[in-house]
Amino acid sequence: MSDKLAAQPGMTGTDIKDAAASKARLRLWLKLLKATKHVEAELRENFRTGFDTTLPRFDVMAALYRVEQGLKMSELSSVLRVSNGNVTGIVDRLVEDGILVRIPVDNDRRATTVRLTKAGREQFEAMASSHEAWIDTLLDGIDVSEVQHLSEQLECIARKSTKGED
Amino acid sequence: MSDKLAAQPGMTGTDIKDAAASKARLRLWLKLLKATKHVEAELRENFRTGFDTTLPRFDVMAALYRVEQGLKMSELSSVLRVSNGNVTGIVDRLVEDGILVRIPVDNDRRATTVRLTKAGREQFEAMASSHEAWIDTLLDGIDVSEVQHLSEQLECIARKSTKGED
DNA sequence: CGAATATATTTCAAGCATAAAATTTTTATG
DNA sequence: CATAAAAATTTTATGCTTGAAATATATTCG
Repeated sequence: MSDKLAAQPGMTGTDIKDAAASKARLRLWLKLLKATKHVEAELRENFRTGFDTTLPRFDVMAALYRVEQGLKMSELSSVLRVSNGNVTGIVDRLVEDGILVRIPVDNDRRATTVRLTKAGREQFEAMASSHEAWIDTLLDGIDVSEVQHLSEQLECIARKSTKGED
Repeated sequence: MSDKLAAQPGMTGTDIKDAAASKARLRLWLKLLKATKHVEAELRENFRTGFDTTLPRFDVMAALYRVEQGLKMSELSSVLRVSNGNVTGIVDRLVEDGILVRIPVDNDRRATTVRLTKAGREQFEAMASSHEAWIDTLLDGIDVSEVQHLSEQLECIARKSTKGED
């Protein structure tokens, strides 16, 4: 195992400390991943059994609920941070189900705006209420007083990159 | 919007406090999700460009690296917490690539053990080293002194359920 | 104007993920 | 022993996800 970060015979005290920190971060990442996957799995199951829908569909609806006039496909994929092609498929299915409508954009025949229908807005409101309650249950082991601090740590993770700067 | 948790005219002081806590937890969840997705996206990109492989493949290899004699398919899906059918597909491809071998289990012709090949172990070691370094970079905004505390909070999230007990 | 370039979106191929049904083999029990 | 029940795995259907190629429309600038 040629691990550059594991403690090695020739390492200085600082190196060894860094290796330990590296292992600690790795364990932390695995726990972060485990916690997130767990919550996602619970949500997916609840959306499926309770509303016969999926998390990605809910995410699209949530993004559009906040912007009554709708969003262009590219804005939607940018807000949700998923690929354009992915959004196309999810939106296709939501349109089929009468939850979304596609509206042509004036002066640009390349673009389309997507908007929730009335039925879509109503369905979202029902789901959002349950969603908030599920999250409340799942995260209720977290001290509310901790939330601010925890949030800051997570914010800073979300900004790091493995390539250059930041 | 019939939100049971939002502050309502008729609510008591306690109800209003709970509604605020609920909103805070929802925001925290969104940040947790954002941070996790961000790290996953960086890792996926790095695995793709650096090793022409994927995170799920790495996860399977990591699970098998720890157990030299290999794991049964059901053990693998249980350790990784993914469905049986999913593991079948990923293992199929890893076997095609010479990274894994399937070994029949004595006295039970239903089961198969899956094990890393020598080439598989070597490839894993190279990738694991990079993986640890990537995580180290991505999480280096986190105080090592915080890690323990943060870990505990995450552990407790990972144990909650939306249905009964706990 | 007209060719090159840029932008918005969709299509495509491959892989990941689940739940449910099907298959094969083992174990239990009448 | 025979048949029912359980267990291990694979198969199937459906949907999410990406990155890359394709399509269509807009914009730029020589």
